[in-house]
Amino acid sequence: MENIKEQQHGSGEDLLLRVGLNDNKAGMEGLDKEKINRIIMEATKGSRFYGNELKKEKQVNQRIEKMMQQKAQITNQQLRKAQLQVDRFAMELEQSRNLSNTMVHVDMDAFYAAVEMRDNPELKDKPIAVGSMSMLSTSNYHARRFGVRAAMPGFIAKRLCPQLIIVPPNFDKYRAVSEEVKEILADYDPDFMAVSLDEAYLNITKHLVERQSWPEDKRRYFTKMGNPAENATAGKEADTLGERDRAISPLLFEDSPPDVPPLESPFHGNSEEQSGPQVLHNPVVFGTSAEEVVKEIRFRIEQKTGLTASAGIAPNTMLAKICSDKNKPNGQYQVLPTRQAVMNFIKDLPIRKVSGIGKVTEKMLKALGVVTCAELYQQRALLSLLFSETSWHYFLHISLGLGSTHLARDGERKSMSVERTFSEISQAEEQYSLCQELCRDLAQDLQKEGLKGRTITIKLKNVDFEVKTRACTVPCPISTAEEIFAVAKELLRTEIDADFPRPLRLRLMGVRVSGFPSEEDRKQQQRSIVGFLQAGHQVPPATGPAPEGMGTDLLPKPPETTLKKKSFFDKKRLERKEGHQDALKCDGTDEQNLQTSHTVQVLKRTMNENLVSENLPSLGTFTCPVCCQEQGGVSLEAFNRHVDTCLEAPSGREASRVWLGSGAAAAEVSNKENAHCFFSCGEKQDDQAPPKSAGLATGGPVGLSSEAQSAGTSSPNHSKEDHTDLPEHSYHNSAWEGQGASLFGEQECPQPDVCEVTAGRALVCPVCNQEQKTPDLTLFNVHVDICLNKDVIHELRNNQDNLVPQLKENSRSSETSLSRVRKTSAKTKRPTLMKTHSASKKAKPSNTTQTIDTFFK
DNA sequence: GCGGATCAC
DNA sequence: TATGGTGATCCGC
Repeated sequence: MENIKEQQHGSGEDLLLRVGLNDNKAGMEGLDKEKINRIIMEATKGSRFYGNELKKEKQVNQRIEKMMQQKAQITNQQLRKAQLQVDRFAMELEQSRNLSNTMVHVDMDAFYAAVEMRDNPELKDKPIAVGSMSMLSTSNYHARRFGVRAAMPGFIAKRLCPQLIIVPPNFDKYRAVSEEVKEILADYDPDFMAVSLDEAYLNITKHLVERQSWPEDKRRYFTKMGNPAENATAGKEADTLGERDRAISPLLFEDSPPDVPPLESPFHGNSEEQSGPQVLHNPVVFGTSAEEVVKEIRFRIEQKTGLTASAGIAPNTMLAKICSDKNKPNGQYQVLPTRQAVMNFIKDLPIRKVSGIGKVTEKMLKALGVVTCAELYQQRALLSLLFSETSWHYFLHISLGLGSTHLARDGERKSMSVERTFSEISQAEEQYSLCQELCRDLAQDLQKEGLKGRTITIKLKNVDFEVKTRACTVPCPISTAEEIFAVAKELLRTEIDADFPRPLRLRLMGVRVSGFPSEEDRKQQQRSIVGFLQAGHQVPPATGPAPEGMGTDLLPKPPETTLKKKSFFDKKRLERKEGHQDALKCDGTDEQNLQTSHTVQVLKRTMNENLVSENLPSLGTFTCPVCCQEQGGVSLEAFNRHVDTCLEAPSGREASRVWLGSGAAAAEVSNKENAHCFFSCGEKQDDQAPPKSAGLATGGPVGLSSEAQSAGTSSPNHSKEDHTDLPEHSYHNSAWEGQGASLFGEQECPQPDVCEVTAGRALVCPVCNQEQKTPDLTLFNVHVDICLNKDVIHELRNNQDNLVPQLKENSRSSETSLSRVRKTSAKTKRPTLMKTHSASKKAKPSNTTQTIDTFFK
């Protein structure tokens, strides 16, 4: 998407300074900067959003203050020493400078808005934006003159420009157009890298070489005249901007014309559109230089889609990206591949233009007197003392005009998440219900890509825009809605409990899954399973596929161990209370942990031994631990495939429900021990260890081209839809473990109630005795949870001394954990910077002592 | 591993 | 009335 860096409004002074970079020429339509800023401030001031912006700004200022204090303590000697070290590194970077690649950054102009204008002629010549009243993704250039920008709420935009037309986004359409563009790009670099729907990097080095020997025919294109109304809409709009004179042609651009525009042989050459009775006119031949290639690309894009693109050409991606912004819209710019050209280009460039330098970094550097890249270079020694190594290495790269010269293949995905903003929700029931909905959506997405992850993170934003995240890592990868919700619910509960009796006043909730097993992890897993089986272990019959009926088999008592020991989340809460996060992990108590480490070692040894035996004849008879059928005369691979299939099948999933640490689902499979060994994560081997479904990762790695979409809509959709797909066990899982267990004592889980619940009749809350209308067990459990909490608080208030001791402790631990959590705030010891670009090579020891102060001369 | 921040789009 | 959603990374614990 187009660079919106300067368009984002910050707060306070920033907000005023940052908005509206419009150079309004006298007499032109639009607003001047002052007016824009005044309107924005009027709409913003006093809002909760603004309050939070101010708060964040204060934090940044504190960070800067600390940095300045540090700076004041730096001695000249330290600085000299740093200078030598930094210059040594700079010298190495300089020596590795690579100018031999031609990188291109292509960026569609006002993409979403341009598509909408193309498809609806009525929108032409009008200020429009794509998005909603809450948030805009893009605006056209007409609207920008009023200060209407991406990432601006629609209602503010409307105040700036009452005529503004806000078009709801249409991502399917944008995706389709994007695909058309990508088809073109692939002709020049089959390995091009799409950054988003409207932005891509290409390495055209190879294409340029091949192109040198291409005949003209291969470089000849025709102007399509078929549907002139829709043609070049965006280009025309660009023309009206008056940024430069493009009167000659909306298609062929600024500077140099194509090499030779011969008019002969109109029947050879290329045409973007194969179908349709279009008349082809104006043959154009593009040259063989990089500039010509990029013109050709942009020409073809416009011919094919009716939309204009801007582009940058440079010896690396960092520069190419900056270049594409230079002559936007509908223009291009090249930095020639010489060191001198690069340094000239960089010299006066504001660092903020560089991808990776955001608002905060800009402000911090500005405090050190660094605004341009040349200044960044001048202060290199100081920066190396004030920032982390990653950061100053990054800075040094920038100030030398260095960047990536190859396009990294998309790596494996590291996380997947859903989040939603809504109007305030403060009722716990609603919050749980929403959480469940998010988990369902997320599970769907995960399963589409065959992913399972171990870490679940919830994100909460309250009505004051304060954001909190809470995470938990479980022993084995999970992916179903039930599994994820079971964890997320507990994380949410901890937060709700912590603030009790005040409600959490939420405006956003999100759920994320990360910690996907790597390729290596999966292989490891596979090996350990094979090894285990080859070691001759047998799996005794399990309960078999889950019955359909409502038999008591489906309602196992919580395993005794669950009640005897603290639940997983109780432990988590305890951790917070005691303030030592590291002591206890997701599995087990201290003693167990000690045992575990021993067990793991034993297990590892066993696995290694088994690995050796992998060469043994591998045909044999195995019993599938999921379906309990004997598989005779099969290879291990075939057997594993069978197990995979069983696990994927609904009944298999049922039988191997994940262990979430609470132990609540553990009783589901009667052959706990063996099942666990089979699916072992290599962490525990005792008989409390649960069965889990993640032992065999069947989903392959997914190379995704993450096409981030700027969502233009906020959907305040927190409807409580059906909640009918949760397993009966969630009853135990949520209501009775934890407080429930202590309420009713260890042995007496209220079985009668459970039976009543699961018999499909009325759900009667065992705490308040009220019949609950919800058909959903999890929601019912949530209700019981809340009732239990009310009970606790009520009793605390009225009858403190008569409380069951354990109960009192529970409620206290919640309180203390909260205050602890709350107190964790900004803890920046030393100004740091995060960067989103691949780290530089580490400095190797070097003997070079030469100085490089002449870089900018 | 967790939580807060920063950044890009 | 009203200030987004997704993914990644870094840093200090």
